[in-house]
Formats: sequence, C-alpha cells, structure tokens
Amino acid sequence: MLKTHNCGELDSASVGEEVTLAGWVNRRRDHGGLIFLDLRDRSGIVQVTFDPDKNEAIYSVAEELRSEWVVKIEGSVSSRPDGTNNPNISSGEIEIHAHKLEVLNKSLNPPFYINEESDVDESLRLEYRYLDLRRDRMYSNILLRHNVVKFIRDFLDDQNFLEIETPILMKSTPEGARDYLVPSRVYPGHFFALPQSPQQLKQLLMIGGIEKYFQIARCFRDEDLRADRQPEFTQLDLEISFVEEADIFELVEELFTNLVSEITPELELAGPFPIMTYEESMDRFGSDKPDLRFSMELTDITNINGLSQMDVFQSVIDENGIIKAIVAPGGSKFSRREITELTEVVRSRGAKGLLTVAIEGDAQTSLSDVKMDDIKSPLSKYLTVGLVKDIAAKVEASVGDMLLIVAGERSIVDESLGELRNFLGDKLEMKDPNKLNFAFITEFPLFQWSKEREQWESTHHPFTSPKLEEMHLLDESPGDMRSRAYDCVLNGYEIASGSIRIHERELQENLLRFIGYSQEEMEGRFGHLLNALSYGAPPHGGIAAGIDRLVAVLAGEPNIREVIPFPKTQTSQDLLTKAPSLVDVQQLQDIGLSINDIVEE
RNA sequence: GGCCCGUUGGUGUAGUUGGCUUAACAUACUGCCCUGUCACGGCAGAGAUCACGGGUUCGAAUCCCGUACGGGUCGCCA
Repeated sequence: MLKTHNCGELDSASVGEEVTLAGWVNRRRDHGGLIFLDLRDRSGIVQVTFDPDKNEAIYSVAEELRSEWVVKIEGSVSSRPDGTNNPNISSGEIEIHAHKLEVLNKSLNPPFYINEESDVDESLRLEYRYLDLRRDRMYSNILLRHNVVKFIRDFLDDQNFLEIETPILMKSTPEGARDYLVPSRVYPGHFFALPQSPQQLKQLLMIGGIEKYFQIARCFRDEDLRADRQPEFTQLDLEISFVEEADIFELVEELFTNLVSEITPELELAGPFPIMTYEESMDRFGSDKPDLRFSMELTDITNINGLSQMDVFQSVIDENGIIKAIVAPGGSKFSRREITELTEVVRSRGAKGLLTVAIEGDAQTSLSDVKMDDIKSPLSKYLTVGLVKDIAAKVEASVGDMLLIVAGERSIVDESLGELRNFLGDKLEMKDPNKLNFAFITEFPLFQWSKEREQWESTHHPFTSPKLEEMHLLDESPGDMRSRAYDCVLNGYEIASGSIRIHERELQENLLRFIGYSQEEMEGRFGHLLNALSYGAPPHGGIAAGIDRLVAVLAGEPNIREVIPFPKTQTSQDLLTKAPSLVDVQQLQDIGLSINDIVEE
C-alpha cells in the first residue's frame, strides 16, 4: 500500500507516530509562510502543514498543489497548538507535519465543486459521475447501499436462505413490460431477453427443492422512466416453499425492522406494520401505496342529509356515484390561486371538479359557534350552516380547516382524493422525513380489464394464485376475484411486491386460458413452467423488494438515481459513456441484423 | 405519445411587465501579498455572442414559434 493510515482514522491517540498518507487535495490554505493542506481520502480529512522554516524543498512543492491533485505525504502526527483545534472533523485535534511530499497525479480544475455541498446540474453530475462519486452525498449513499445489501445477505443467510444466481440471458415472454432483446449470433433471427425479474426461475428453484432462495437481482424493463424507475434496477428477490402470506409478512417485517435499527437507527420506524386490503387502502387513502406518515383519511359523506339533494350531486348519486371528503388542516387560509391548484390536482385524475368549503376562524373556536359568514365556498349560497357542521363533524374537521369534496364514480373519487391527499401532505409538510411507515397491502384484484386488448389480464402476473374460494367467480364476475398478491409500501412508495403462486398445472392452465392464451401459445411460452408444475411442485410464494427505492427512502433522496452510481437519464441514456450508440456494420452482420432508416447525426 | 417546468462565464444564481446591462453577484480560476488557518484573508486580473434555429420590433437574455438537452408527471411499468 502507498499509505500506512487513513486520513479520517487519525486522532490524538496517534500523536508522535510517523505516517504515510495518500489522497486528494481537498483544499489548500496558503498563508504566505505556512501552508495548510486538507488531505482527503475515503475515510475523511486530515490537515497537513508545510513550514518553510522546517523543510523549504517540500514547501515549494506544496505551493504548486491544486484541488483534486493526488498526493502522497509522509509526516509525523502532532497535536495542534492550543486554540487551533477543529471540532468539525474527526482528526481536528491533530495535524501532520509533512517532511516528504510526492505528487502522484495532477488534476484539471474540476467542472464542479467536490469539496463542498452545492447544487449542480444533474446532467453535468452524470457526465462526470466519477467526480460526483467523490462528493459526500454520493459516497454516503453508496455506503448506505452497501450496508443495506450486506445486512440483507447476512440476515437471510442466518435464516437458511441460499443466494442463487439466475441467467441474465433468458427467454422473452412478451407480456408485461417491454423486453430488452439480445440477438443470438448462433441462431440468427432468434433472441434472448434480459429478465424483467427472475420470476419464473425462482419458481423453478422451488420446484427444484431449494425451499428458501434469495438473490440481489438486476432486472430490466424497457419502459419510460420516472424518479423511481430506471431501465435496469435491483431487487431483493426471494421465494419460499410451503409458505402463506403471514409467513412472508413476518419475514419482511423482521428484515426491515432489524435493518433500520441496525443501519439507520436515527430513523423512527412505526411498528407493527399495518396489514390492510387493497379495498380498504383505496377507501381510506385513495391509493394502493398510501403514505401513512400522516392520516388525512378519505371520508364517505354520501349519506349526509341534505348533501345528496344538492343539484350538483344529484346526478352523481343517480348514477351510483359517491361523495367523499378530506380535510386540509388550516386550509381555510388557502388563496384563490392555491385552490385552483388543488382543483387541478383532482382534475388530473379524472374528477370533474373539487368543492372547497373553508371554515374560517380561530382554531380554538368550537364548531358549534360557526356562523354562515365564516363559511367560504363557491357553493355557499346552496349550503347551510347545519349542513356544513354535519359534514365537518363527520370528517372531524375543525374551525380554520378546509373541506375538500369530490363526487363521482367510486374509483375516480378515491384516486383523485388520494392524489390530493398526497399533494397536501407535501404542501402542508405533513410527511416527516425522519419517519418510516411501512404497511402491507393485500388481496389485490386478480384481473383487470384491458380496454386496448379487450381482454382480462393479470393485475400482478399470471402465476399469482387466486383466492381459491373465489374460483366460482371466474365465469360470472372475474373483476371481483381477489388474488393472493401483496405489496409492502413505505412512505408512499411500493417498496416490495409478491404473491403466493399457483403450484398446480391445471389451475395455471385454466387461468392462462382465461387471459387469452391458446393451448399452443401456453406450451410455447410457459411449457417449461407448466411441465415443472406437473412433477410435484410444492406450494410456494415470495416477494421482491426494490433495493433502489428502499435505499433512496432511507437516504432521504427524492429519486433513485441518487443511490445508483451510474444511472440513466429519463430518456434512457448514459451521459457518461454516451450509450446507447451505433455499432459497426460487422457487428450487425455477425448477428444477422440490418438496420433500416438509420437517422444519422 | 400528451401535459408542465427548466437551460445566463468553470459552478451556483440575479436580471425575464422589451431600452438605465458596457449582462450583475458569489464562488472557483490566474497572478501578487500574507506564519495558525480550516468556507483563511487582502489586492489585481481573466472568463458569457444569455442552449440552438427562426420570427416580431427602431431595439430581444427578456415576447412568439420550433428544435435539442435535463427534470417532474400521465399513458406505460405482467
């Protein structure tokens, strides 16, 4: 090694030692006759002093040093003179008196600050990601990610899980997300696909008698990106034989609870994790991934006397619609512009409009003292004090709050108010960044109707077990069938998703047939799995957790790119290597491809 | 594919109801000075045809249209 110690490890216990250090020039302070150098390596920073009276030769070299140069320094660890300690760094009580200095490498002036926290345009950070990684923010996220993954490995190892790799080159199954395709050279015109997840393989592992499998698996989906979606991402994929939902929930809760207390003890985890059905989650929070750090639940007010009689709501009720409300605490102070903004939020999710009712006044005032003058609403002339009080009582609003009411078809009311709840959670700063609120959401619908294909399709994936007692609904009302799929949500993110699988060939074929597969297609695409189910497949189930999202939440980052060393942009490009790129004609010929209509730059 | 936001010296921002801008400020950078700083300090200097293309106008960083790039989001993500 070119160094004997790490910068951040030195403290007053090392005084008197001769050390050799190597690292980057974080900062240089030149006092004309005395130079201070902050030397940085991965472990931290230590101050090095160069005194011309003691060693003029290396002093003059030190004068030439610039930010991010790489240097090797030999020197002695000394206590700092009284009154010059720096409590902000771990090595702040000591400094290195250098007596040898070697420049290992020079550096251009970096395109952005590495030695201080500052906002830098993200595309610039991505282009120079190797410099961005030197910064504290990225380093601490990468470190956190390492700790999380290591904890998971150790935890599952303790529980007798086997870590098993599955192929990256595998068979394309065109349903679900769009596949990334890899052409085969040996079989021209044939393609591998990169796995969207190891789903089928982990089921085959269960059939292979592994019983407890896990993998930190890279997954690939050629779909449009979001803050929490990259074309390649990492899942903790696990599968267990002979399990039921409760076993999975217990395992996941124990894993996450221990992980947080070990890795991010500063975060406040609420336990035990609530378990609620999809139906309940949609009804109470208007989302299948509710942020439970704050309440602000949706309340059904359809049956409040006098409300459904109002003209605006009459037609909604006639068409089997519902009326629901949420309360914005202190919302009576919202400006007209803010109210317009709220209205746009619900409209974006299909609601026809938003009825706002502000109850103005001091929060200490009792609801019973509210007068008509205190009620501000676009429909105030149709409202009575009594009606507003009834609604307020039902939704537990106080004076000073605003009632936000949406009417219409149930799913639109739930989803639009859920979106509004989420929006208000941010706006009113009700999402405590130090809290972690997990929950399990269960009993998702088994099927959803695809308008595009005019066909029922699986909500989760076609290997998800239905609730067997509901199989009789398959012919009459498949939309009412519930699955044995479940999600784990955290602070409004879907952090994990899984299900109890189908382990019987007949049931699997039956459901594949229902979602539109002919016997022939079934054999072609899933024959391997169906065959495997015929040879004593054990009941099994599992879950897959999004490592990127989990780490991003634990790090308090707003998107997963911040926890991925080399992420892609929203348009799926790698700004550092400029991938994807054109390839040589010869490469294409080798794999039997030709490109039509190439757009030249 | 739709909608929304953004793009000004190396970096971060100001300026954006068109004209007091010869585009301002901070920092970084270069040089000089400085022996206890740690976001060291002082002085001086260099550095931007305001993303690109077109239009309106006597006059455009500023208004309009288009394009590119980045971000957010809907669709999409079994």
